[in-house]
Amino acid sequence: MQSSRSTPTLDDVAKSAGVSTATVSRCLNSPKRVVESTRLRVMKVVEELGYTPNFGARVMAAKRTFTIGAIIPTMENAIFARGIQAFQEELHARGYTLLISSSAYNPDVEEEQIRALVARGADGLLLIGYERSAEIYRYLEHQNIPVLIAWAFSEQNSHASIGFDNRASMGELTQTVIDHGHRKIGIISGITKGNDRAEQRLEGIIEAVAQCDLGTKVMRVVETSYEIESGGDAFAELMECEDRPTVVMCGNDVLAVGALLRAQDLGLHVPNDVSITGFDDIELALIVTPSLTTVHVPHREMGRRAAIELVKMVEKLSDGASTELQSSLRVRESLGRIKDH
Amino acid sequence: MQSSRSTPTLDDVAKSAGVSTATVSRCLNSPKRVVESTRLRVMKVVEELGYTPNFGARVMAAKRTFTIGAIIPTMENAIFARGIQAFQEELHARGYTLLISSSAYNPDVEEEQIRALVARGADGLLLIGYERSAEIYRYLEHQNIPVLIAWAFSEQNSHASIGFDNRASMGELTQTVIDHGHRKIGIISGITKGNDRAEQRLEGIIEAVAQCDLGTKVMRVVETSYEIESGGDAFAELMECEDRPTVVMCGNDVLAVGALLRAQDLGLHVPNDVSITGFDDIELALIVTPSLTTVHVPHREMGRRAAIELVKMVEKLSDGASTELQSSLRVRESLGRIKDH
DNA sequence: ATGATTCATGCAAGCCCTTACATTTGGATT
DNA sequence: AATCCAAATGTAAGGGCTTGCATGAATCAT
Repeated sequence: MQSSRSTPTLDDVAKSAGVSTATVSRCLNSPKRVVESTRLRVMKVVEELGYTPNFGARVMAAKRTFTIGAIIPTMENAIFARGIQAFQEELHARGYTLLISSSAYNPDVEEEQIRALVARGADGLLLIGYERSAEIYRYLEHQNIPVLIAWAFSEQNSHASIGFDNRASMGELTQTVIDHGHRKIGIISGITKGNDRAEQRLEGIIEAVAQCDLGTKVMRVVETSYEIESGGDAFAELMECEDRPTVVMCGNDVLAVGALLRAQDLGLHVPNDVSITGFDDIELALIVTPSLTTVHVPHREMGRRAAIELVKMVEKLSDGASTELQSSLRVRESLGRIKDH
Repeated sequence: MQSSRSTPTLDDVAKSAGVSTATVSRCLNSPKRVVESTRLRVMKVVEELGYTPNFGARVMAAKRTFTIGAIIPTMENAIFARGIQAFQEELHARGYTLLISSSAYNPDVEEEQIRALVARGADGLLLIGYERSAEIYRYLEHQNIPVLIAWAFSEQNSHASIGFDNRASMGELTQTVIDHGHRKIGIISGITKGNDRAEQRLEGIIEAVAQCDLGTKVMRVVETSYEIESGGDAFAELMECEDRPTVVMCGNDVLAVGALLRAQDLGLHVPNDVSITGFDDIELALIVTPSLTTVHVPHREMGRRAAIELVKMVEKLSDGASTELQSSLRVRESLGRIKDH
């Protein structure tokens, strides 16, 4: 007898097809282990009954979900969108489903979501940046969940990661800025607390400045959240100083665009009155006028490779290799040259 | 005896604390049903062992996951980001976890992801727009999963939804365009196939034009994917005509920004040579120069309310009410006035 | 034709939790 | 001190699936 209202189970299918539950299960999971004729018969019944496996039961029995989780700090700006899209496409091609959560740059929320995703049976996790509590790393290890860190790469850190060296990239950009004759640098940084990428970018600037002995100095650093509006406010703050910087280097493109727009509001010409630089090379960087000097990051490539590596880890073909990708400078209109000083 | 390597189970905790599994379960799920002293003891063991409930087993036994799934067409541009962020925040406040998937505007992928999310125990689903196969709607009904449609509202449709009337909103914008003296309209629409929002926006323009008898006409419609680049290409195509439109109305802001940029490349001044309008009022609309005339949509409000309603549905306090939100025009620099004709 | 081997299928244990129901406990009431 | 009641806890029955092992049938080599 077939239960009328509730969703059909493996058992229902098995009975209706006149085989054992094991055979039905095998039809679904390893079709080659079943002879064609039975498989066809079973599949027909599956169709008719509209059977869908109960995931909870499946997870419990098989301990595999073919689900990968990713937690990104934000969806509100495009920083991660492209990379994650590529990540998803590659996973899809490999038969995995991606589930995404956004933490709004809040470490507590991120932690909750890590637990949620793990509890829901994620086979592996993609996380952004290294920095999080030792406790949660312990938890992940204990749960035996492969984790790949993206958007960051550092040789100091032993976690498997794919990304670029935020510090070095920003250092390179800074060098270029200095080469353009700038000696007074203002910085708008993302919140560094709990965000190693923001931190390293900031350090990258400071280091590069320290290493060059042309008398270049950092006038001031303002930390603020990654929003256009706050980028603008921070810019205004920097411009209030007596001794104005000739260039404002921003922790990412979103902040830089905020600065750019505010400059216009304030009647300052970029780059004649002040230069502005960003980081990430999101679409926006090319849309604004003047176009933004920034550091280009191979987002899609990173996403794609992350998927490949993480799947390998999940399938125990790798225990986590790290990959460093190369970023590259995009010098555009927003960076000007200082002639005399 | 306690298994040494694998993650601890309820049983391990129970044994170690000297109580039954039922008591441990109650400590975790309904603490008031357990006396304080035992609860403390149990929780201590939970801590020590680093116990986390097995989600699969829990789902199976309890049939509730406190997980909501959402499938959005894209993460690559900001259209959905803000609304989804608000949706997530509100869900979080109510104790639910949001899991997101992106379908890349592909109905087949969307369908797969619906199944994936349902299979993984989503208590309810947020979907964008009405249009999808009858089959998948049947599946959802069969599985008894509450579904709320967002970013769309139509009285014709019986599904619970929250959104605005895409057709009417676009009609209103069109009326304003006509009032500005425009008589020759070019249209860049999103792909209408499988996208009711794109379709209704297009219809909204065409209807409004038909209803006004000032001799206004639609010169040409170009359908293209929602990317800046394709918006630009479509714009170029429209500008090739003998009898050029005086205004190009776009299906969303992304297309409009593409058109705007291309206009600049082509040496056309906006709005003197040609006006451009968008839809959505994403951040970009205010960033570009000239600023974009568009239709503002209360994204955050929509996300928030969607969360409230969907949770009600999941908790059987509602069987799906629909809410219409009001959009509003934002007339900005990109729309000019035609004086003589 | 016979034994050896392979292949398709079935049997049933086990995965880990929740919860209805049964039992025990300890205090309040008489 | 006996009785009763509610609160606290225990017992055990699922829930739906996968998979190691067992079985039986079919194929092959000799």
